[in-house]
Amino acid sequence: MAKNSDGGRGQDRTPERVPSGRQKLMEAALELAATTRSLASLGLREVARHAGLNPNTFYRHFKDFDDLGVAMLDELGTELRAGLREARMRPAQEGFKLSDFSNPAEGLAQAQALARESVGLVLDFVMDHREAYTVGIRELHGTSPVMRKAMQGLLDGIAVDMTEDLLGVLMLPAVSHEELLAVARVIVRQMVFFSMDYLEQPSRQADIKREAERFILLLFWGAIAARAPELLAAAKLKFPTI
Amino acid sequence: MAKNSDGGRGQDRTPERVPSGRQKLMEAALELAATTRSLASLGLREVARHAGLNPNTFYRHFKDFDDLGVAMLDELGTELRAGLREARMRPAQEGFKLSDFSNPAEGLAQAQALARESVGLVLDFVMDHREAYTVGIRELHGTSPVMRKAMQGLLDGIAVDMTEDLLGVLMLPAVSHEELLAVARVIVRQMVFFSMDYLEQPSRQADIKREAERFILLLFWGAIAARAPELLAAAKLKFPTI
DNA sequence: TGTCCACGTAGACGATTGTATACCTGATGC
DNA sequence: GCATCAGGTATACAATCGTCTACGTGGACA
Repeated sequence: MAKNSDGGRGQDRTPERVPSGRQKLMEAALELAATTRSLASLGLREVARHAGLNPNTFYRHFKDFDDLGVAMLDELGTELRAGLREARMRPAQEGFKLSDFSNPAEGLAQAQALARESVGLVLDFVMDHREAYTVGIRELHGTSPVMRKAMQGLLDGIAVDMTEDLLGVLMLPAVSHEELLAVARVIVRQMVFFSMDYLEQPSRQADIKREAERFILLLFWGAIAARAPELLAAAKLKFPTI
Repeated sequence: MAKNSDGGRGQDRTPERVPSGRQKLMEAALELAATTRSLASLGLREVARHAGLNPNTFYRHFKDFDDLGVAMLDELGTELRAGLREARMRPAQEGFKLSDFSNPAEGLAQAQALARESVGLVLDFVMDHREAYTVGIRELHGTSPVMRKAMQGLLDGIAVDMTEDLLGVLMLPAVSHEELLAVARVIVRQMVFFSMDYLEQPSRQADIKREAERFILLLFWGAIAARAPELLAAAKLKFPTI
């Protein structure tokens, strides 16, 4: 009775091939929200119409637009998070080794390559899921407290993943776990803006990519400089220019 | 004919004391948008009702909600920008001097004090204009291209101001104007998130303030480390812990 | 004194909205 | 073989919406 929003039963049961109503509604909502307006301000009838369904069908699957939004975010959010983790693991298996900063020049060069790889990864994902990204960020600062919390949770989760992965690959000297997490959260949030620019200014994509890399390196440089500045003197020449 | 949105004539002409319709509408829209929904999804009648005016009065002053939004942003945006500039000038007159980094320890300490002052400034402003800030950030990633551009322009303008002011106060070694501008833009954008946290988590305000200061210092550390790492070795002890 | 004009009001229009009630259908379980 | 039920439909209703046309002010200005 109070238990609503039937948690995606349709997906569990069907072989997940047929678009089956619920999916149609989510896709319609995504398309409409990306091109027209915010999720919360979408019309129930509008979405149903765009999905080719009867308005009342909406109630069969969702009780709210918050409900629908959370469902969409669960789906795409876990996809993003898993994609990022997997892709972050890939270079570690291929060519990367644990980079010990006892050889600063080499370690920092690897850090740069890793930053470049990660930035490209995120921006590619954003390009591939333009609609979902647009809507998601809209909700990040949007009206619905439910969606805001959910989006913030997703971003924080990504930051936690990134921290763990980085701890496995990089061995930063004297940078604590908490410090690294704080840096990761800052990076994730900044990537929100870089991604926006990337989508909105296709002609500047190469520049934006470089700016994002540079920002990340700057943060790590700063973190290291605060703890072990002597390591940086040797690697000065390696820092990318402007 | 095509020239619409009469640019605030009502304000110019009246002694600016009487709330005079146009102002009432803007205030009503601000309150409703802050508590209810996005600007673009507001009802024309709803706003007029909340302002105690006839629905059609809206047309006398604005043609759009974009129109109203831009008017509000002009008003509050210039207030914010001027307030920040003025407040950034204040410490320079009182106690601060041009900090030459030829004496690194002292210069970095001053940079830290300046970062603390600036962060406090922004967060105070956000607290004082909670509604406007909330609505503005909503529009930053919102549906209306007009409002998005306007908000992005405001943030970039603040970044430009900050760059100029910093160039006048700090003398960073070997950090070019463009680099400093890029850093300023990143800081401004990150402050959007810090401000959100600050408003949404009153119990963590002190922590958030410190995190923001630390982030800014980290960036400057990084920028300096990339150019003149030898300067940092001497100042290592001054960096704030965690 | 007469005439604009900016500002605000009044009433009405068709369109669209969210939601309630009722009916249909195919699969599932006993 | 029959009941149950999730998924989808049809119809209807009051409420709200944006916008149109028309009218009423008070002050500015000639």
